[in-house]
Amino acid sequence: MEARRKVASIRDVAKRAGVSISTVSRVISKKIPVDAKTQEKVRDAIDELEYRPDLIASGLRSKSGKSIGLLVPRISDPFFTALIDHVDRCVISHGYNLLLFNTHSDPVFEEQVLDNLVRRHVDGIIFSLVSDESRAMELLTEVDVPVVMLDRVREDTKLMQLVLDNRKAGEIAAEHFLSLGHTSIACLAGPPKIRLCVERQLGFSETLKRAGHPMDGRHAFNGDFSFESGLAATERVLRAVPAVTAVWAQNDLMAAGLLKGLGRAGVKVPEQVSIMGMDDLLVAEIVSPSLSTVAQPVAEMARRAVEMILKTKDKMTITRKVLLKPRLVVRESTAKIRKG
Amino acid sequence: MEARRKVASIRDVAKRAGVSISTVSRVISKKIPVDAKTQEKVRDAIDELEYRPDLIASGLRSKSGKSIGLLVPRISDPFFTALIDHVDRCVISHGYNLLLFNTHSDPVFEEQVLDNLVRRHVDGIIFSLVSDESRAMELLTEVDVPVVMLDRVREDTKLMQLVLDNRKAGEIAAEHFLSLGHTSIACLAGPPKIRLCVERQLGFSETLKRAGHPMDGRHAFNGDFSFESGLAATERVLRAVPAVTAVWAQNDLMAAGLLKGLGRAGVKVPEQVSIMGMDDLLVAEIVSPSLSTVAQPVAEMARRAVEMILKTKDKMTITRKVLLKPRLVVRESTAKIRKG
DNA sequence: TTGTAAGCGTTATCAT
DNA sequence: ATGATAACGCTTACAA
Repeated sequence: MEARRKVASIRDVAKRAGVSISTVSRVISKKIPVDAKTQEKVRDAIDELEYRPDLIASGLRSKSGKSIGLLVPRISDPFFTALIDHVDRCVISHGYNLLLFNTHSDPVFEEQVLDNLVRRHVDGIIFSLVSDESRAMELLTEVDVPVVMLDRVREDTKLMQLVLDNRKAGEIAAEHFLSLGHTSIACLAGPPKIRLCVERQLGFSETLKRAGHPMDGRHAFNGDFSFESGLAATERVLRAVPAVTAVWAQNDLMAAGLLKGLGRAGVKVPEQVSIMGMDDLLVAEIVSPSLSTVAQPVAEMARRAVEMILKTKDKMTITRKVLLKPRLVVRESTAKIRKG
Repeated sequence: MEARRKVASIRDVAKRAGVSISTVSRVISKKIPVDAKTQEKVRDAIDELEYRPDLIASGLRSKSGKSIGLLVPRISDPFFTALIDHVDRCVISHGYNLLLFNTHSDPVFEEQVLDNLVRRHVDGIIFSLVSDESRAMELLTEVDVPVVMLDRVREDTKLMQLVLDNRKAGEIAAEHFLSLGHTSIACLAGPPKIRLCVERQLGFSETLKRAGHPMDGRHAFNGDFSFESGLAATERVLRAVPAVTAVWAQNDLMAAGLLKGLGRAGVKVPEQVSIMGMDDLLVAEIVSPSLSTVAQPVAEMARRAVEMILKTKDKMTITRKVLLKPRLVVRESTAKIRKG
């Protein structure tokens, strides 16, 4: 039962080292020169007392808690999981900490969380909107914190934006199918409330139309980006097969659901139907057949988001909007169409 | 270009409402009775000024920032992803915030992060050790913060522990195979540096031995819990087949890798080899055939961890150690052995 | 280079 | 029930 001695404060260190507290502060922050001998005395005192600066107190005074907040609609969505992982890496490598929040796709909660972050004086906020109807950004335009909207954004704002060229993603998917000879093609889109789904859809359908193979309106399906919704869509997709020979799901998880459903129904992929996903996450490699997909540069997305925050903070440059490019990844789930 | 008026402080509210700052504080905290009329005045002032209490300042004085820290070795490991998701839910529902950290399986980094958390005055720490060699807990025993060690723990500590009965998990897997008539059985374990892998292994092999079908030492493989390591293990597993008719992987991700590898090699699961995983995460349902597995109660784990933290803080009870039970989930990847 | 002292925006402790 | 005032532990002018 050892005594739990009270943790040392900067005052204790100053006393022990025989200097003032400001000197101790200077030694720690390294911003202002301090005599070598004095430094040594202070460091010794710090070691002896096992002193660790209180980050809350420091944050109160300096108005920077060295932390960045990240908000995502659903932690368990593999795209956001990957994003979290990468953002975490970057944030840490710059000496900041990550505050993670799940908005659970709830606009009300989203606002609460943002409010909370602001009141915690985070040095920056990176977030993906719940839906196009979110008014969350309005809370943020009046606040003096760098904010980067990511992935799911709204155009009508002054906040910084970092988005994929979703229209291009649709084009890439369509072109891949066309190049394989498919002409009757369906799409399993995400919730139309989320603007990027519409963008992807448009890029996809317009490319098909230009090629002379417009989508049949009956072959536009909807899911909610979950595995289950992909699985549930199988039934509708089956009614369209074999007229339809190719389906693009707007994320890998739904594509995986579709794959599973088709497998159960005894439909061969890619022999009878070609399936394509989007995101290029681990799940695309795990399933059998592995998924051809449209890759998003998640790592780059994360890196740039953090950089945008930090640059704004240091009043370097302020980037308004960055558009990232998707990329085609061909695996096993797509193949040349077979007649008959 | 609208003026960005300085955010209101508690002082401004007090002045506007014509009361003292302590009264404002009382109205907000609701801990101490305040006259109804006064309350109204204060609330009005708060609304008019759009006042929001500064959480940092409040935290400094009260020594509670209303946040809980969570440390995991790898965010992108689906088990930890699920854990994060559930812990987040619980933490939020109790009015706390989540600080998430990835230790990247690095003991040095692990210590830094823990130190950081303590200095941020988090109200509790939930964490899973990097390895049995971590000395991280030593930093924490001297500190006055509730700590729950989860999943990967060390016994030699006074910190609270919340673990699965990993031995039992091994037994369950072995019994399932035995009940299907398998007698030559292999195991793809996680890193032996992580104690729970050894526990699982022991429960598994001892059960087989008791049944008169001891494991052949050559049939104990190792991976690192990643999909890739499962895939990489295929080669070694193939050399053991067809003598070996069943393999238990110590997590679903490695099992998925194995499934993928065997599929490529043209080996049928479960017709030629039965495969079993552990965790029971989404990945077990996504792959084909879907994985029979030993389920961990992740949600319960998360809930209890948060409860243990909160109860300790409120000086209610202090639970030393909680042991959770694994559960068998049968899907498609295991089947009765076929002679010939 | 170093010390003194004034905050940062709360909550907690006394009085009243 | 309310108010004045002292912390909380640090950073940061401003002096010396």
